Amino acid sequence: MADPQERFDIILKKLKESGHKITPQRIAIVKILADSQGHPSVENIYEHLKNDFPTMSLATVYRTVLLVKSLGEVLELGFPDGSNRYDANRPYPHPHVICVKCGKVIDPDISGLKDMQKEIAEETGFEILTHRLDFFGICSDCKN
Amino acid sequence: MADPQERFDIILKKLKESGHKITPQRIAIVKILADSQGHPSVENIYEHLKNDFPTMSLATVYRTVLLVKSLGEVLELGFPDGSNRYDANRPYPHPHVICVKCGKVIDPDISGLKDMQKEIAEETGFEILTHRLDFFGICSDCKN
DNA sequence: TATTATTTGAGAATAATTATCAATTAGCAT
DNA sequence: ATGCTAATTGATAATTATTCTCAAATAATA
Repeated sequence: MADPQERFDIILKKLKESGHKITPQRIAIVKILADSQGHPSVENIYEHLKNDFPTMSLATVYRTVLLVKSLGEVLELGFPDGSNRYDANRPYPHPHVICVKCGKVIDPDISGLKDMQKEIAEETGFEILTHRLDFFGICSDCKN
Repeated sequence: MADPQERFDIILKKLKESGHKITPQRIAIVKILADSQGHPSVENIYEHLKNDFPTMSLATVYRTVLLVKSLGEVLELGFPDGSNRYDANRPYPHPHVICVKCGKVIDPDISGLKDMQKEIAEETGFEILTHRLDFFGICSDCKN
Protein backbone atom coordinates (compact mmCIF):
# COMPACT_ATOMS: atom_id res chain seq x y z
CA MET A 1 0.00 0.00 0.00
CA ALA A 2 1.32 3.41 -0.99
CA ASP A 3 1.51 6.23 1.53
CA PRO A 4 -1.88 7.99 1.47
CA GLN A 5 -0.28 11.36 2.20
CA GLU A 6 2.07 10.93 -0.75
CA ARG A 7 -0.77 9.89 -3.03
CA PHE A 8 -2.79 12.90 -1.86
CA ASP A 9 0.08 15.26 -2.71
CA ILE A 10 0.57 13.72 -6.14
CA ILE A 11 -3.11 13.94 -7.07
CA LEU A 12 -3.41 17.52 -5.85
CA LYS A 13 -0.31 18.47 -7.80
CA LYS A 14 -1.74 16.88 -10.93
CA LEU A 15 -4.98 18.77 -10.44
CA LYS A 16 -3.12 22.07 -10.20
CA GLU A 17 -0.85 21.29 -13.12
CA SER A 18 -3.82 20.50 -15.33
CA GLY A 19 -5.29 23.91 -14.53
CA HIS A 20 -7.98 22.92 -12.08
CA LYS A 21 -8.90 24.82 -8.96
CA ILE A 22 -8.33 23.43 -5.50
CA THR A 23 -11.59 23.64 -3.61
CA PRO A 24 -12.35 22.39 -0.11
CA GLN A 25 -14.67 19.79 -1.63
CA ARG A 26 -11.96 18.47 -3.92
CA ILE A 27 -9.44 18.34 -1.09
CA ALA A 28 -11.85 16.32 1.05
CA ILE A 29 -12.76 13.89 -1.73
CA VAL A 30 -9.18 13.39 -2.88
CA LYS A 31 -8.13 12.75 0.73
CA ILE A 32 -10.50 9.82 0.91
CA LEU A 33 -9.58 8.56 -2.55
CA ALA A 34 -5.86 8.75 -1.80
CA ASP A 35 -6.37 6.46 1.14
CA SER A 36 -8.89 4.11 -0.47
CA GLN A 37 -8.91 1.77 2.50
CA GLY A 38 -11.85 -0.48 1.78
CA HIS A 39 -12.12 0.74 -1.80
CA PRO A 40 -15.01 3.20 -1.30
CA SER A 41 -17.96 3.75 -3.60
CA VAL A 42 -19.21 7.22 -4.56
CA GLU A 43 -22.00 6.75 -2.06
CA ASN A 44 -19.48 5.80 0.66
CA ILE A 45 -17.48 8.94 0.00
CA TYR A 46 -20.60 11.10 0.02
CA GLU A 47 -21.88 9.64 3.30
CA HIS A 48 -18.47 10.02 4.89
CA LEU A 49 -18.29 13.71 3.95
CA LYS A 50 -21.81 14.73 4.92
CA ASN A 51 -20.61 15.28 8.49
CA ASP A 52 -18.00 17.85 7.60
CA PHE A 53 -19.75 19.17 4.49
CA PRO A 54 -23.50 19.22 5.08
CA THR A 55 -23.89 21.07 1.80
CA MET A 56 -21.87 18.59 -0.26
CA SER A 57 -23.68 17.47 -3.41
CA LEU A 58 -23.56 13.92 -4.68
CA ALA A 59 -22.89 15.38 -8.13
CA THR A 60 -19.69 16.94 -6.86
CA VAL A 61 -18.44 13.57 -5.67
CA TYR A 62 -19.22 12.03 -9.05
CA ARG A 63 -17.57 14.93 -10.86
CA THR A 64 -14.43 14.83 -8.74
CA VAL A 65 -14.01 11.07 -9.05
CA LEU A 66 -14.46 11.43 -12.81
CA LEU A 67 -11.90 14.22 -12.90
CA VAL A 68 -9.32 12.25 -10.95
CA LYS A 69 -10.04 9.28 -13.20
CA SER A 70 -9.38 11.40 -16.27
CA LEU A 71 -5.97 12.21 -14.79
CA GLY A 72 -5.29 8.49 -14.52
CA GLU A 73 -5.03 8.71 -10.75
CA VAL A 74 -7.87 6.45 -9.71
CA LEU A 75 -8.77 2.91 -10.67
CA GLU A 76 -12.44 2.25 -11.18
CA LEU A 77 -13.75 -1.17 -10.23
CA GLY A 78 -17.15 -1.70 -11.83
CA PHE A 79 -19.07 -4.82 -10.91
CA PRO A 80 -21.83 -6.65 -12.78
CA ASP A 81 -24.35 -5.63 -10.14
CA GLY A 82 -23.74 -2.05 -11.20
CA SER A 83 -21.71 -0.99 -8.20
CA ASN A 84 -18.50 0.95 -8.70
CA ARG A 85 -15.68 1.18 -6.22
CA TYR A 86 -12.54 3.25 -6.38
CA ASP A 87 -8.86 2.92 -5.59
CA ALA A 88 -6.64 5.97 -5.94
CA ASN A 89 -4.02 4.51 -3.66
CA ARG A 90 -2.89 2.17 -6.42
CA PRO A 91 -4.38 3.57 -9.62
CA TYR A 92 -2.77 1.03 -11.93
CA PRO A 93 -4.40 -2.33 -12.77
CA HIS A 94 -3.84 -4.92 -10.07
CA PRO A 95 -5.69 -7.98 -8.81
CA HIS A 96 -8.40 -7.78 -6.17
CA VAL A 97 -9.87 -10.32 -3.82
CA ILE A 98 -13.46 -9.54 -2.95
CA CYS A 99 -15.58 -11.09 -0.21
CA VAL A 100 -19.05 -11.82 -1.56
CA LYS A 101 -20.54 -11.71 1.95
CA CYS A 102 -19.22 -8.50 3.48
CA GLY A 103 -17.88 -6.73 0.38
CA LYS A 104 -14.36 -6.43 1.75
CA VAL A 105 -11.73 -5.80 -0.92
CA ILE A 106 -8.12 -6.88 -0.51
CA ASP A 107 -5.09 -6.31 -2.73
CA PRO A 108 -3.07 -9.51 -2.81
CA ASP A 109 0.51 -9.93 -3.92
CA ILE A 110 0.66 -12.05 -6.99
CA SER A 111 3.25 -13.42 -9.35
CA GLY A 112 3.07 -14.50 -12.94
CA LEU A 113 0.65 -11.90 -14.28
CA LYS A 114 3.23 -10.28 -16.52
CA ASP A 115 4.01 -13.62 -18.14
CA MET A 116 0.32 -14.25 -18.64
CA GLN A 117 -0.15 -10.91 -20.39
CA LYS A 118 2.75 -11.65 -22.73
CA GLU A 119 1.34 -15.09 -23.47
CA ILE A 120 -2.06 -13.58 -24.33
CA ALA A 121 -0.55 -10.95 -26.60
CA GLU A 122 1.35 -13.57 -28.56
CA GLU A 123 -1.60 -15.90 -28.85
CA THR A 124 -4.24 -13.38 -29.90
CA GLY A 125 -2.25 -10.74 -31.78
CA PHE A 126 -3.73 -8.09 -29.49
CA GLU A 127 -1.77 -5.16 -28.20
CA ILE A 128 -2.71 -5.44 -24.54
CA LEU A 129 -3.26 -2.07 -22.87
CA THR A 130 -4.67 -2.99 -19.50
CA HIS A 131 -6.35 -5.79 -17.62
CA ARG A 132 -8.67 -6.63 -14.80
CA LEU A 133 -8.35 -9.54 -12.43
CA ASP A 134 -10.76 -10.20 -9.57
CA PHE A 135 -11.12 -13.19 -7.33
CA PHE A 136 -14.42 -13.62 -5.51
CA GLY A 137 -14.78 -15.66 -2.38
CA ILE A 138 -15.44 -15.67 1.33
CA CYS A 139 -12.99 -14.01 3.68
CA SER A 140 -11.73 -15.68 6.83
CA ASP A 141 -13.87 -13.41 9.03
CA CYS A 142 -17.07 -14.37 7.22
CA LYS A 143 -16.26 -18.06 7.27
CA ASN A 144 -16.81 -18.09 11.04
CA MET B 1 -15.68 -23.60 -27.99
CA ALA B 2 -18.41 -25.99 -26.97
CA ASP B 3 -20.93 -27.25 -29.50
CA PRO B 4 -23.79 -24.71 -29.58
CA GLN B 5 -26.38 -27.42 -30.27
CA GLU B 6 -25.21 -29.35 -27.25
CA ARG B 7 -25.28 -26.25 -25.06
CA PHE B 8 -28.79 -25.47 -26.33
CA ASP B 9 -30.00 -28.96 -25.39
CA ILE B 10 -28.45 -28.74 -21.93
CA ILE B 11 -29.98 -25.37 -21.15
CA LEU B 12 -33.42 -26.38 -22.40
CA LYS B 13 -33.25 -29.54 -20.33
CA LYS B 14 -32.35 -27.53 -17.25
CA LEU B 15 -35.23 -25.17 -17.88
CA LYS B 16 -37.68 -28.08 -18.06
CA GLU B 17 -36.21 -29.84 -15.05
CA SER B 18 -36.54 -26.71 -12.95
CA GLY B 19 -40.23 -26.54 -13.82
CA HIS B 20 -40.18 -23.78 -16.40
CA LYS B 21 -42.23 -23.70 -19.55
CA ILE B 22 -40.66 -23.88 -22.97
CA THR B 23 -41.94 -20.96 -25.02
CA PRO B 24 -40.98 -19.96 -28.55
CA GLN B 25 -39.39 -16.81 -27.11
CA ARG B 26 -37.25 -18.78 -24.70
CA ILE B 27 -36.20 -21.20 -27.42
CA ALA B 28 -35.10 -18.33 -29.64
CA ILE B 29 -33.20 -16.51 -26.91
CA VAL B 30 -31.51 -19.63 -25.59
CA LYS B 31 -30.48 -20.54 -29.14
CA ILE B 32 -28.53 -17.29 -29.41
CA LEU B 33 -27.10 -17.58 -25.92
CA ALA B 34 -25.96 -21.14 -26.50
CA ASP B 35 -23.94 -19.96 -29.46
CA SER B 36 -22.64 -16.70 -27.90
CA GLN B 37 -20.40 -15.97 -30.85
CA GLY B 38 -19.35 -12.40 -30.23
CA HIS B 39 -20.65 -12.46 -26.67
CA PRO B 40 -23.95 -10.65 -27.32
CA SER B 41 -25.56 -8.00 -25.16
CA VAL B 42 -29.26 -8.02 -24.29
CA GLU B 43 -29.75 -5.33 -26.91
CA ASN B 44 -27.91 -7.46 -29.50
CA ILE B 45 -30.18 -10.41 -28.80
CA TYR B 46 -33.28 -8.25 -28.96
CA GLU B 47 -32.29 -6.68 -32.29
CA HIS B 48 -31.42 -10.06 -33.73
CA LEU B 49 -34.83 -11.49 -32.82
CA LYS B 50 -37.01 -8.59 -33.94
CA ASN B 51 -37.02 -10.06 -37.45
CA ASP B 52 -38.55 -13.39 -36.48
CA PHE B 53 -40.46 -12.09 -33.45
CA PRO B 54 -41.81 -8.61 -34.22
CA THR B 55 -43.73 -8.77 -30.97
CA MET B 56 -40.75 -9.69 -28.80
CA SER B 57 -40.39 -7.49 -25.74
CA LEU B 58 -37.05 -6.30 -24.43
CA ALA B 59 -38.29 -7.28 -20.98
CA THR B 60 -38.60 -10.89 -22.10
CA VAL B 61 -34.97 -10.93 -23.21
CA TYR B 62 -33.88 -9.51 -19.86
CA ARG B 63 -36.05 -12.01 -18.01
CA THR B 64 -34.82 -15.00 -19.96
CA VAL B 65 -31.16 -14.07 -19.62
CA LEU B 66 -31.73 -13.63 -15.87
CA LEU B 67 -33.45 -17.01 -15.70
CA VAL B 68 -30.66 -18.81 -17.52
CA LYS B 69 -28.19 -17.02 -15.29
CA SER B 70 -30.01 -18.27 -12.20
CA LEU B 71 -29.54 -21.79 -13.54
CA GLY B 72 -25.81 -21.13 -13.76
CA GLU B 73 -25.83 -21.59 -17.52
CA VAL B 74 -24.70 -18.17 -18.67
CA LEU B 75 -21.70 -16.07 -17.72
CA GLU B 76 -22.41 -12.37 -17.34
CA LEU B 77 -19.65 -9.96 -18.30
CA GLY B 78 -20.41 -6.56 -16.82
CA PHE B 79 -18.14 -3.68 -17.73
CA PRO B 80 -17.46 -0.41 -15.94
CA ASP B 81 -19.22 1.53 -18.70
CA GLY B 82 -22.39 -0.29 -17.69
CA SER B 83 -22.58 -2.65 -20.63
CA ASN B 84 -23.26 -6.33 -20.06
CA ARG B 85 -22.43 -9.14 -22.42
CA TYR B 86 -23.26 -12.81 -22.14
CA ASP B 87 -21.64 -16.15 -22.78
CA ALA B 88 -23.73 -19.28 -22.36
CA ASN B 89 -21.40 -21.29 -24.53
CA ARG B 90 -18.85 -21.42 -21.73
CA PRO B 91 -20.76 -20.41 -18.60
CA TYR B 92 -17.86 -20.96 -16.23
CA PRO B 93 -15.30 -18.22 -15.43
CA HIS B 94 -12.62 -17.90 -18.08
CA PRO B 95 -10.38 -15.10 -19.34
CA HIS B 96 -11.47 -12.70 -22.05
CA VAL B 97 -9.56 -10.46 -24.39
CA ILE B 98 -11.56 -7.40 -25.37
CA CYS B 99 -10.82 -4.92 -28.15
CA VAL B 100 -11.39 -1.40 -26.88
CA LYS B 101 -11.94 -0.13 -30.45
CA CYS B 102 -14.43 -2.56 -32.00
CA GLY B 103 -15.67 -4.36 -28.89
CA LYS B 104 -14.65 -7.79 -30.15
CA VAL B 105 -14.36 -10.42 -27.42
CA ILE B 106 -12.05 -13.39 -27.70
CA ASP B 107 -11.57 -16.39 -25.40
CA PRO B 108 -7.86 -17.11 -25.21
CA ASP B 109 -6.20 -20.26 -24.00
CA ILE B 110 -4.23 -19.58 -20.90
CA SER B 111 -2.10 -21.45 -18.44
CA GLY B 112 -1.24 -20.82 -14.83
CA LEU B 113 -4.57 -19.48 -13.60
CA LYS B 114 -5.21 -22.45 -11.33
CA ASP B 115 -1.85 -21.92 -9.64
CA MET B 116 -2.60 -18.26 -9.21
CA GLN B 117 -5.92 -18.98 -7.55
CA LYS B 118 -4.27 -21.39 -5.11
CA GLU B 119 -1.59 -18.81 -4.34
CA ILE B 120 -4.24 -16.18 -3.59
CA ALA B 121 -6.22 -18.50 -1.33
CA GLU B 122 -3.14 -19.30 0.73
CA GLU B 123 -2.04 -15.70 0.97
CA THR B 124 -5.38 -14.12 1.91
CA GLY B 125 -7.18 -16.89 3.78
CA PHE B 126 -10.12 -16.52 1.41
CA GLU B 127 -12.09 -19.43 0.10
CA ILE B 128 -12.09 -18.51 -3.58
CA LEU B 129 -15.37 -19.24 -5.34
CA THR B 130 -14.94 -17.65 -8.72
CA HIS B 131 -12.88 -15.10 -10.60
CA ARG B 132 -12.86 -12.69 -13.47
CA LEU B 133 -9.96 -11.98 -15.77
CA ASP B 134 -10.13 -9.56 -18.69
CA PHE B 135 -7.42 -8.17 -20.89
CA PHE B 136 -8.17 -4.98 -22.77
CA GLY B 137 -6.30 -3.97 -25.88
CA ILE B 138 -6.43 -3.44 -29.61
CA CYS B 139 -7.04 -6.37 -31.91
CA SER B 140 -4.93 -7.00 -35.00
CA ASP B 141 -7.76 -5.87 -37.29
CA CYS B 142 -8.08 -2.50 -35.56
CA LYS B 143 -4.35 -1.91 -35.51
CA ASN B 144 -4.41 -1.53 -39.31
C1' DT C 1 -9.73 43.83 -3.52
C1' DA C 2 -11.91 43.33 -7.99
C1' DT C 3 -12.43 40.37 -11.89
C1' DT C 4 -13.48 36.29 -14.33
C1' DA C 5 -13.68 31.76 -15.49
C1' DT C 6 -14.44 27.60 -12.87
C1' DT C 7 -16.91 25.06 -9.68
C1' DT C 8 -20.72 24.00 -6.82
C1' DG C 9 -25.44 22.53 -5.31
C1' DA C 10 -29.97 21.25 -6.35
C1' DG C 11 -32.75 19.16 -9.03
C1' DA C 12 -33.96 17.71 -13.85
C1' DA C 13 -32.65 14.52 -17.52
C1' DT C 14 -30.99 10.20 -19.08
C1' DA C 15 -30.31 5.33 -19.67
C1' DA C 16 -30.30 0.66 -18.31
C1' DT C 17 -32.74 -2.57 -15.85
C1' DT C 18 -36.61 -4.30 -13.14
C1' DA C 19 -41.51 -4.37 -11.68
C1' DT C 20 -46.45 -4.31 -12.73
C1' DC C 21 -50.51 -6.26 -14.54
C1' DA C 22 -53.94 -7.59 -17.85
C1' DA C 23 -53.98 -10.75 -21.73
C1' DT C 24 -52.07 -14.86 -23.56
C1' DT C 25 -50.41 -19.51 -23.60
C1' DA C 26 -47.79 -24.05 -22.35
C1' DG C 27 -48.45 -28.18 -20.23
C1' DC C 28 -51.19 -31.12 -17.65
C1' DA C 29 -55.46 -33.83 -16.60
C1' DT C 30 -59.23 -35.40 -18.29
C1' DA D 1 -58.48 -33.34 -28.49
C1' DT D 2 -60.23 -29.87 -25.00
C1' DG D 3 -60.45 -27.24 -21.03
C1' DC D 4 -58.11 -25.64 -16.95
C1' DT D 5 -54.71 -23.17 -14.42
C1' DA D 6 -50.60 -21.26 -13.25
C1' DA D 7 -46.73 -19.35 -15.71
C1' DT D 8 -45.33 -16.23 -19.19
C1' DT D 9 -45.58 -12.38 -22.23
C1' DG D 10 -45.81 -7.53 -23.93
C1' DA D 11 -46.33 -2.84 -23.00
C1' DT D 12 -45.33 0.45 -20.11
C1' DA D 13 -44.40 2.41 -15.51
C1' DA D 14 -41.09 2.50 -11.79
C1' DT D 15 -36.58 2.41 -10.22
C1' DT D 16 -31.76 3.37 -9.78
C1' DA D 17 -27.26 5.08 -10.78
C1' DT D 18 -25.13 8.52 -13.15
C1' DT D 19 -24.79 12.74 -15.89
C1' DC D 20 -26.51 17.25 -17.26
C1' DT D 21 -28.16 22.03 -16.53
C1' DC D 22 -27.77 26.50 -14.87
C1' DA D 23 -27.92 30.16 -11.53
C1' DA D 24 -25.19 31.33 -7.48
C1' DA D 25 -20.85 30.98 -5.20
C1' DT D 26 -15.90 30.99 -5.18
C1' DA D 27 -10.69 30.17 -6.22
C1' DA D 28 -6.98 32.18 -8.44
C1' DT D 29 -5.11 35.89 -10.69
C1' DA D 30 -3.76 40.79 -11.26
